[in-house]
Amino acid sequence: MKDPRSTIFRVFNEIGIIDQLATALLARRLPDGLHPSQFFLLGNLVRLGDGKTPAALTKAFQVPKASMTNTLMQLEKRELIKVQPHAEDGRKKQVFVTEAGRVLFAQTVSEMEDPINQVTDGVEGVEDILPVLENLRRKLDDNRDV
Amino acid sequence: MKDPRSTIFRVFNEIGIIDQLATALLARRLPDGLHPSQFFLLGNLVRLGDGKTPAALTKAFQVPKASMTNTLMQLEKRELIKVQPHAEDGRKKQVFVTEAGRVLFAQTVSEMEDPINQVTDGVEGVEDILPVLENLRRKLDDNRDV
DNA sequence: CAATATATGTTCGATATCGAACAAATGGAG
DNA sequence: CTCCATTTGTTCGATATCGAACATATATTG
Repeated sequence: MKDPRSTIFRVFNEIGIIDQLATALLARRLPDGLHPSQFFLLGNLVRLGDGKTPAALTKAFQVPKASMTNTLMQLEKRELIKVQPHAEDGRKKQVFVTEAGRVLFAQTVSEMEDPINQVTDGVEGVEDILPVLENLRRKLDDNRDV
Repeated sequence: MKDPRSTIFRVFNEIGIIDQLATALLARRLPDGLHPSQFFLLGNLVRLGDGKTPAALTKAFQVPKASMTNTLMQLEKRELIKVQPHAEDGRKKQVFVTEAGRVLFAQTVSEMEDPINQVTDGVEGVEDILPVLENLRRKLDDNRDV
């Protein structure tokens, strides 16, 4: 037990590994060809509401505009979302989830619950770390330009 | 403001965002052209010891063999590591960190400490979440095939 | 020892991601 | 209104990542 790195470095390291393993666990259960980034985006629109512009989504996910363009195109190709011109601002577009998109998302989440719970069952203190993670995320979020 | 998702889903969500923001924070300070995955690999070799085989590294990082081949080639092109045939097993190779690699890693870590601490300063409970994260990581690690 | 199975690493083709340049529309200053 | 900056989204070229096929070396089996 002699890890000379500071606590925050080690926390970031663990978080990186967990993210990779959890994403891999998720990816194995996604419908054929659906990439995790596409699933995350769909989930954001379903859970937090659609009608957002691509620019707003790039800010929410902190990805380059070009990446968002591609992810949106893939989801639209599958007819899980619909991208329309904005009614008032000719530069903007608006993203809406189709009925098929909502069904697919709900179904996938439901199929994922058991495996996730199985793998994470018995880990103590998961509830306690959530608020700390939220604070950490907010702090990083507020300092994106540092 | 209710989030109907289970705690573990929300934890994974926060972890995903934190990982993305922290990696972006890191990437901005890396030497020109050095990719985060290359830096992480270099750090693993420096901190935990070199001489490992590419196969062992694919297991440690849980990435496909093809990805590891590419990352190793990029690091070797910069002469930060040296990849040699294994002395006893003709199928294997061994990865060693060069002096330049050690210097670059130490230097980069040192330059990164201040910005990281600045951004994460004032977040309470970071020490407390580390053991929970370690447990969660271990649990996921032990169930990669689920 | 020969035949087969396994382990290791590379190559290949496809896709995701990214930064930079670009086009189109809006907003603001004069 | 005109000119210019800003915002928004796409296109383009380069790179990372990945699964699958492959070549090579070792291990195992009969």
